[in-house]
Amino acid sequence: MKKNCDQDSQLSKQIVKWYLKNGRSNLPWRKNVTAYRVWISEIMLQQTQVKTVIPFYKKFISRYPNLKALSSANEEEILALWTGLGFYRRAINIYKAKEIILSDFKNRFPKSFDDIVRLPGIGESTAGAIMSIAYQIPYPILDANVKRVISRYESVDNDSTHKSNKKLWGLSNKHTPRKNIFSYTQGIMDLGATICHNSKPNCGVCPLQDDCKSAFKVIKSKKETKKQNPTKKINFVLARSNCSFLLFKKLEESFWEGLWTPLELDPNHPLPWKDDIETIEEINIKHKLSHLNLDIKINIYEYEKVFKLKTNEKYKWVNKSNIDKFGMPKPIKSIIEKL
DNA sequence: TAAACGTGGAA
DNA sequence: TTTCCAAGTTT
Repeated sequence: MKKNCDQDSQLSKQIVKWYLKNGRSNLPWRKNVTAYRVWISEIMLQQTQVKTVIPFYKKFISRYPNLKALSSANEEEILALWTGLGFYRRAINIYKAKEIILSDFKNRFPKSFDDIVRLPGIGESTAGAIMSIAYQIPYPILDANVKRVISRYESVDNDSTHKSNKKLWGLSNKHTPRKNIFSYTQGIMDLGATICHNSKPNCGVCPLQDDCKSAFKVIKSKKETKKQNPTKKINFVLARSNCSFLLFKKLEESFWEGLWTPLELDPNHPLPWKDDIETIEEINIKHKLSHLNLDIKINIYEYEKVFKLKTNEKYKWVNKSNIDKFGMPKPIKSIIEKL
């Protein structure tokens, strides 16, 4: 994916110039740039807005400032830092990748695109971003910002089809400059995020306005089929004793896999532990995932003392003061914090 | 290859 | 309120 034209494109030059003056240079991952820090930020930023990522990034880097610090982490610790950020497979893939970096690369972040793109959780675009930003070796990227900026600039479809993505990869490659790759890569994303918005782009202040083929006319994406997500009813039972809560690690599920939640149990099914119930409280919440609408009911049972279970499932009594040490879905953590 | 994968910001 | 969708990758 290296460019082969003789000169950097006009678009790239305009973006570099704009970035140096108007870029968001105070983002935490743009300081002390290392491959490790770029990697963590790029993973967190996948399908996630900058504003959401910042506190998670700071917390993660503060706990694991470099590869050496991360190398001794276990999966649970990484998941715990991911709680609330979503797409938890990303955290598991960070764990897997650091194990590979330790075993295959002597705990040094790999330098070549081919090695980087083979790491779990890193695809074409993230690998390109790491090469361009951390090592300043030109590679194209294709995130939502680049797609939007380039599709408008060139007036081509941006409808998430295979055909359109392929076309956009080609154009991204064409516009990726040989000079100033750091500023270009950051700049095109900043431009997409701060000026070339999805709705109501601020074309009047855009550095590309003279050449942009879609200036002042927003290309609508054509997604006709907007089928609704199915709703799934979930019944949880949550045993509690003072400040300890009985949680189970979810396995082989279509959502929240690897996270700690109360036990999922059919409404008419008896409790799999002693049912000399002290008190009951029922909590109902609705929660949207990317592909499901969850209708959650949690029945809470209060016990004098914690007890052991006869079960093959992985469970723990987690004290409220320790919930930060476990990977948990946002709504479950919120409920326990309020109890 | 289309669907799976979380959460919250913004209009 | 609802709907869209964001620094994508994996299977």
